[in-house]
Amino acid sequence: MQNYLEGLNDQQRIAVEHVDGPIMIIAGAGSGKTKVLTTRIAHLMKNGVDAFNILALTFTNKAAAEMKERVEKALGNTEARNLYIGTFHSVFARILRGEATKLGYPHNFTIYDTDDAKSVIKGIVNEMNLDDKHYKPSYIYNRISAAKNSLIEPAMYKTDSIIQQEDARSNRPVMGDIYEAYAKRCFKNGAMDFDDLLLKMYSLLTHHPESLAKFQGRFQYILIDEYQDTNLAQYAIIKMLGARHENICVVGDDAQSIYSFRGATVQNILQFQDDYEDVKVVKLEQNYRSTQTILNIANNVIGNNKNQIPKELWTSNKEGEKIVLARTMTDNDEGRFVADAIKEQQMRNHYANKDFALLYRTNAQSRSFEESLRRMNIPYKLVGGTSFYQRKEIKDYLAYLRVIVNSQDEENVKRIINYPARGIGKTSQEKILIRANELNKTFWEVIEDSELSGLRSAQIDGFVTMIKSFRTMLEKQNAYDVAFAVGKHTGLVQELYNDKSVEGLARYENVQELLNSIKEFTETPDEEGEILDKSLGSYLQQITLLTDADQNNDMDADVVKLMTIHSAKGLEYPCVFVVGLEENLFPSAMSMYDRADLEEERRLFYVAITRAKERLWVTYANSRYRFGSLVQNDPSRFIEEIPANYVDKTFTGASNRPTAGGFQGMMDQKFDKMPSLKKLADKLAAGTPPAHTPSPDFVASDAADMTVGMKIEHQKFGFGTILTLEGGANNRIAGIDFGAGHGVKKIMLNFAKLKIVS
DNA sequence: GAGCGATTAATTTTT
DNA sequence: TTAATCGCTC
Repeated sequence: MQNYLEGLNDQQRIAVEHVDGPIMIIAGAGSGKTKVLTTRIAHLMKNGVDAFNILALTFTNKAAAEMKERVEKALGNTEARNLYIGTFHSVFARILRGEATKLGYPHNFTIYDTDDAKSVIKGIVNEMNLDDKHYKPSYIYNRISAAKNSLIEPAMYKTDSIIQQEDARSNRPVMGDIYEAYAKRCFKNGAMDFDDLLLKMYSLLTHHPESLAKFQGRFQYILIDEYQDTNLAQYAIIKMLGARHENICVVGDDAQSIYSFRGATVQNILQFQDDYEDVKVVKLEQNYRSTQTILNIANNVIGNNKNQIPKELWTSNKEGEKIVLARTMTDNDEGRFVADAIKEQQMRNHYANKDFALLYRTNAQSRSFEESLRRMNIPYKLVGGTSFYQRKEIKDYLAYLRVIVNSQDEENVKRIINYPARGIGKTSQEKILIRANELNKTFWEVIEDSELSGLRSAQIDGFVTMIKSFRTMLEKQNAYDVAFAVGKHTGLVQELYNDKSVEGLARYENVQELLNSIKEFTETPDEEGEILDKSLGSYLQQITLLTDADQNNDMDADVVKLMTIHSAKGLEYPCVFVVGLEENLFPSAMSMYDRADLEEERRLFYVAITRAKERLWVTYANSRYRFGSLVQNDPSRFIEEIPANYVDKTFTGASNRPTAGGFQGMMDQKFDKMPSLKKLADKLAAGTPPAHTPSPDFVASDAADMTVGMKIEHQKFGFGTILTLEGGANNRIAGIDFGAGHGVKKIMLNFAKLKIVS
């Protein structure tokens, strides 16, 4: 009867069977978290809770779909379909679609992705006659995003003294005005950005008590996965939604918190016990995924972080193979090494392509691996990166659809009004804009009415008529037919078809694929009892919220996967390559000078390691191409945190062999040692002294031996004298005078590599 | 108003 | 390296 409970360990079972009241599950990597969540939902339903009353928030839509499927299997019926389950963003988008008019938005509101948002910001910066070199759209976007994720609206932003000080210090005094204008513009456009989906959800619940009551009543049981990666807005919303029943179940692992750049704060999970009375706490500490070797390495690495909830992750799995640590000369060699290793493993241990994953810190690193895999005829798939929906041709096409659904959206109207070219150029558009601002009307309203615009133009009238005719079609025909007609009548498809270049062909195929996806969307049959919203508006809202992991529905295809570590969250593979373990890259150059940032990088490394079930490779290159020229990097500090007894070392490339090494090797070496004149000139111009070349016999000395007054050598800063020493055993910080070039620097002794000279 | 070539700026991570 | 922007010409 209750056989779905079988196969759970004691802790998992406790987590599943605790039905009422708040519960926090601290789930270590690979500890069967998904299993607990799905079994818990099944258990709730088995005990009389209606699926309609359960809200589950996951990290990807794919995870949500999987969860539904597993609950269905556990229960043997189709009730799970009625679960409210998805990512924060997609669930709230769905709710807001129903409630939008209460907030003054059209129910068909457009969702802006990051690019759309930045382009709106750029327009505002230009209108305000500000320098967009200083007021960079990406900077402004991040700042606004951070504000929204902390539930700070423009009015509050402009009066908060700390924020104002920050903006004054960075010399961006009108930042608040830009935020205000941006929020206004989005509203006028009938558009929400990603962060608005949270912010507006919050204001719906705060300002509309009847909505609050409705959803509090509806969501009697709330489950949240990856709770360590929630931000303040998400926290506040959950707190409100759950206040009536307090049946909140959060699952997370502070050691895997890797989204602080998005406003996520581990505080949410650390404080959960203070937020509610009688919180049940369960720790899942048995790892079912990895070998002992891999787990030991992971534990050792994460042990270097100071801030964490104490836990002991253990496994009864076998010891497994040593991991391979490989150094190569260049990033291209790294690519070759990985491809070779994959081929070798396939021959020797009969692994399939899909058993391998390649994890890197930044998307830009994929190139060398793609090349080498292609050369070896190993099929692979990139997960994430520039996504399908960010491509120009797709955005253009979607812009038409968005305008048909919501013509308030000035951003998208401007995108298509002259694409394909129909003789409505920059000057006409500017005239329309000025007119719109004068009359306080939207861009569309002005072009719709030639009396208003004062611009009698056959081209503009033609454009308006065309869009209107599509809108009429929408009333009688399905989303696919309308989309198809758009491609035909605008000449979009024809234009791409005529382009016979390789890229042109790819673009044409992409558009075909888009049409296919719309067709699939319209044709998915309604399941019993479930009325799906098949409108074009609903389609458009969905696709903007697809996560990277969602976009490959053929994740199970037999191919090697390439992705960032962030995208790999929650996934597991028998064989994992973690590549590019170099200072400035991993840890990223942006994160090295702040303890909290550095610890997040380490957690990221921890996440990467714990994706591996059986075999793990960690690789790094001596030098790699960046912006077209070869740059040298030191091995990552994280490499030293891997205990040597679990490691097989491999070196490839000529530089290891003492003398011979072939012509190429010598060239590489020379190239490494001699920075080009241009680079040297750039450095001098930037006021940075040229990098110090470490002595040939450079060996890092034990930090414990260092005392004030000692002469030391640093790999980058050169020779210096220790002036001060502070901090305890694990956190000793030395003040070191490096002389004219670098001056006095604070160096953390447990990270820096210093050689004692005298 | 459109199209071409030349300059230059950019790389964390994502909903 | 590549993508985006600028400025010039037709």
